[in-house]
Amino acid sequence: MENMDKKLRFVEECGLYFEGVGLTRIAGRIIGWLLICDPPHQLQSDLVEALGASKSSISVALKDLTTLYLVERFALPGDRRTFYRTSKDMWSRSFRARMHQVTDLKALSERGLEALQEDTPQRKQRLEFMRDMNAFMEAEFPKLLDAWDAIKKARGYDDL
Amino acid sequence: MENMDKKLRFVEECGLYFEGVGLTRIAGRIIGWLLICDPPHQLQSDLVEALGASKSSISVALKDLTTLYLVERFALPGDRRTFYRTSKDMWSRSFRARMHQVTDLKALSERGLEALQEDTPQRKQRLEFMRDMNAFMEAEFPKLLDAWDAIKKARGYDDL
DNA sequence: CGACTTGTTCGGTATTGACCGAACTTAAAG
DNA sequence: CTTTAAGTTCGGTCAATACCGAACAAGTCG
Repeated sequence: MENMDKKLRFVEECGLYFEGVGLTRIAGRIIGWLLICDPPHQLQSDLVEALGASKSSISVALKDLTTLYLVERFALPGDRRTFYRTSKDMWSRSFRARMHQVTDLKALSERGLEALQEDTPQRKQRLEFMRDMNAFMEAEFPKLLDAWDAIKKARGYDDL
Repeated sequence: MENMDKKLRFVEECGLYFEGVGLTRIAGRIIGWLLICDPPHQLQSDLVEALGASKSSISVALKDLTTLYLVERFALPGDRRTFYRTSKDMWSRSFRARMHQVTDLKALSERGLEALQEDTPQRKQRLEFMRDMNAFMEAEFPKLLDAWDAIKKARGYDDL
């Protein structure tokens, strides 16, 4: 295969990236590989071979990734084996997960304000600002996702 | 102080939250405390006492937090000691840091596409979609921050 | 000069968790 | 019923790192 070194480097970079945002390195490598492999659906044994990781690690990582809906199981007619591929909406999933952090932050600010009930308005300012900013983002960000969905359709990315 | 238990619980939740997004638990607790303390600026020794952590841990965590511009050093006239408080723009900093993840993903997709130069258009689709979606978010998200800045001014949050 | 205050750095410990290999399940094929 | 293939679970190991205490540095009072 051409550019195999570049492909493997890409896979490693995915490993590092996703490790940095809370997944394991192996899970990130799997995502990287599933983004560039041919065909786009792969067996566990394919991944074991391509990534040089153990069967057990691949198994666990795939379980995590499917639970997060980043990767989905896939079957071929007449084939009893299970394939895996990146899920169609993995990126909106990722963005929504990030947005959940914002929701958590807003909730956190509200818990903080409860604790400051008896205190001066002055003292509550920091948390009120935190709450309002996160509430704003929580309200506006989904609109961005909707806007992207529209563009996506317009560009014919539907069937990805 | 009223509701001290609730305040401490809030501090712990901040610790867990920020630990979950890449900081240390102590750094998260410091942020939590600095969000609710009175006065809003605190000495290292205040934090040591309030959080029950060691001097060294507080020192290191504060160094990290100031490097990230989430917390800033603060001085009082006639007082040679150094105080710390949450930085005015800590939340936009946080959002910008998150946006940087999007920039990284876009870059990653481009590196992947380089590796697929010799391959079929079909095979490039996954990465092209990844690139385009992240480019879209990278372009649109700053507008949200700008919009919030405007609202912030309108609400008189300027001087926070 | 001492004595104290404030803060940083360093070494060690202890926890966490990612990963692997091997044992164990399940089920299909011969 | 045995054999082979496919996948999960378990126990152990190894690496990373957060945190602490103690030693160290710098500066400020008496």
